[in-house]
Amino acid sequence: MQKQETLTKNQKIILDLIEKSDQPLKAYSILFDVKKKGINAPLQVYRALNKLVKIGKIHKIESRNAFIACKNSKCQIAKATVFSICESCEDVTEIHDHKLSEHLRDFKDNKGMKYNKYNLEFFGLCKKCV
Amino acid sequence: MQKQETLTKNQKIILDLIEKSDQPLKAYSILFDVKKKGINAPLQVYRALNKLVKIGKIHKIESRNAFIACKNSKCQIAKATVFSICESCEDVTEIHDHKLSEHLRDFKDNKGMKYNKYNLEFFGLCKKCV
DNA sequence: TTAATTATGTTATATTATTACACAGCGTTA
DNA sequence: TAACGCTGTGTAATAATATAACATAATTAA
Repeated sequence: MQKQETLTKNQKIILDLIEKSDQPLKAYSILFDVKKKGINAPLQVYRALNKLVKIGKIHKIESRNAFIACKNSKCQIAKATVFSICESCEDVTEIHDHKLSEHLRDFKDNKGMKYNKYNLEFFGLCKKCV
Repeated sequence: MQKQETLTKNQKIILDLIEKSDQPLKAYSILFDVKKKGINAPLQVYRALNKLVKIGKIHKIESRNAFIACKNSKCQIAKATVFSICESCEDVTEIHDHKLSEHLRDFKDNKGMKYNKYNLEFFGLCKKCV
């Protein structure tokens, strides 16, 4: 049984904001939005973001430097993320594909490296933008 | 037959430097190193990097904001990259695994999105660091 | 040989992220 | 209960990453 994390005030404020958006948010846009709630400095935002990433509540879209909520309630997948990104409208969707996950989880390279995490980003054009 | 790109002076200088390193280099460390060759400004470095990424001579390691040379002479894989990253020593290796590439190339999500590119980063501990 | 495209050099600035310091709250444990 | 470790807070300063805007030159295509 995984310990249920209790979030602090700052962490809750920032998680709420990210969960309300279905698209990734950037750190400084988050900062702008939470100033009215008393969060004034970048570091306060980054600290909360780092924690939320760590516990799997949000994911970082590395190629965009932005953060999106994890829709998977179980959050075991914090360490195994797959996203699709539209290069035109920048729409980002988290992908859960059992077969793909299995394939990635089971992947072994020829160097004997032990993987505990991966991040996969697919790029293309979404239906609307084709 | 793919057109063989002719690189400009700046592009060559920067590609040379990156190819001499077997590990990813960061933009400002590149800038520092090429100052003696007359490249003085970040933008000159970023412009060359962007071009080299575009033509597949180098890849960006998104989670590290760093650039590594593509070892694959054919460079068709600029748009389909897989890396392993050691979270302890930060060693980065490009992975070419036929089965994995096939799987990723053929991946279809359930939203009808057309992918033309992907980037996969595996994280863990390399043999030395385990 | 004009026009379009791509690259250059430079200055300034925007964006993303961390260091450093002082201190507060909480649970453990001795 | 006092000392300790751990995690979080608030603030200021600054580091690291990346792009905008402008003028100009070189290269390629029509």
